[in-house]
Amino acid sequence: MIIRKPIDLELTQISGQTSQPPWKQVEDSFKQVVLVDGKPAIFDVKQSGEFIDFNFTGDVSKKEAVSKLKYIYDLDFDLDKFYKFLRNHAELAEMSEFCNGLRLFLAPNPFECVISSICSANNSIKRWTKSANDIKEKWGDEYEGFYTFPSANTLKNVFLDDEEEFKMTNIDDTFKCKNNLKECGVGYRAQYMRNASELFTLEMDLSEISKMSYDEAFESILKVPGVGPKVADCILLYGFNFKEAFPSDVWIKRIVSYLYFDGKDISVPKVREFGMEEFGDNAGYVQLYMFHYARRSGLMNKLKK
DNA sequence: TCGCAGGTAGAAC
DNA sequence: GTTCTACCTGCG
Repeated sequence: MIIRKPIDLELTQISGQTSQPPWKQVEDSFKQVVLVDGKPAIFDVKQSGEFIDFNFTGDVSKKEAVSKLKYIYDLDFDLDKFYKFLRNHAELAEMSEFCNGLRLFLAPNPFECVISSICSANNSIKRWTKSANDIKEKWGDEYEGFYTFPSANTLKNVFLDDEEEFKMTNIDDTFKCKNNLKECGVGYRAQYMRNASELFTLEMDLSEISKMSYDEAFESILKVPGVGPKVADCILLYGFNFKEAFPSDVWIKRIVSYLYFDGKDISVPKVREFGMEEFGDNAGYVQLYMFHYARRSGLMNKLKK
């Protein structure tokens, strides 16, 4: 069925948002298993003109599936209105032309977003997405070749590395120890991931985060191991749909200082404050567009020092 | 080969 | 509060 909301599906998929790795590309479709009311459905989306052609299989209601799809691709966000907003800001005016149809790619499962975002820190998009997929294949549930993301309860109990696995099992050689986090290429983030998972099973209830104000949610999520200000904002934006978040990293800092401060070097925390003040409820989208505008327009190469 | 990749934690000013 | 540094690991 066609969902009549404009989107550039491929751009949205490959944009490296830390909600989850891109869905599996099969011919001209992107596919993934999605839990709808706790029941698995295989979602299949492809570009049809400027819209999405959506199909799914599974024992779930059409209404619920469509609602889930709309959430994941943020289809009810009014892009035209946002583009007017961009055009009304001289510094941002040409961004919509470079990123037309780019939307948020929201995590249907916030916990997956937390772990993916922790994994993305000081890492490349390519590597963190591979790690996230490895984690799903090792400990998630399989449906028709697709994998769900494991629960916090599962991840808190997995082995950190081959040494630990060797000690705790009766496997006779560390080379054969593959069932551990470092095997997924997450490096030193393994400890953060496991500690974070434990936190969610003991002290922190992720479902509470969405009920909080942005400021409260930010302070709470900062307590998670491996989560600093940038990752916190990614989690709030991509995992909980707090559109006022402005995840600020080295690139956003370079772009903002180029566009707004005549190239003068300003600190990342100041950039975050500036973005939130300046863009309000559009901050998250502006951040997303800034990054991809810089990528696609060549600005990124220019700013590379 | 060596530094970077959409930063964070911990310690020192 | 702000600044400095070590850090897994695959890729160019």
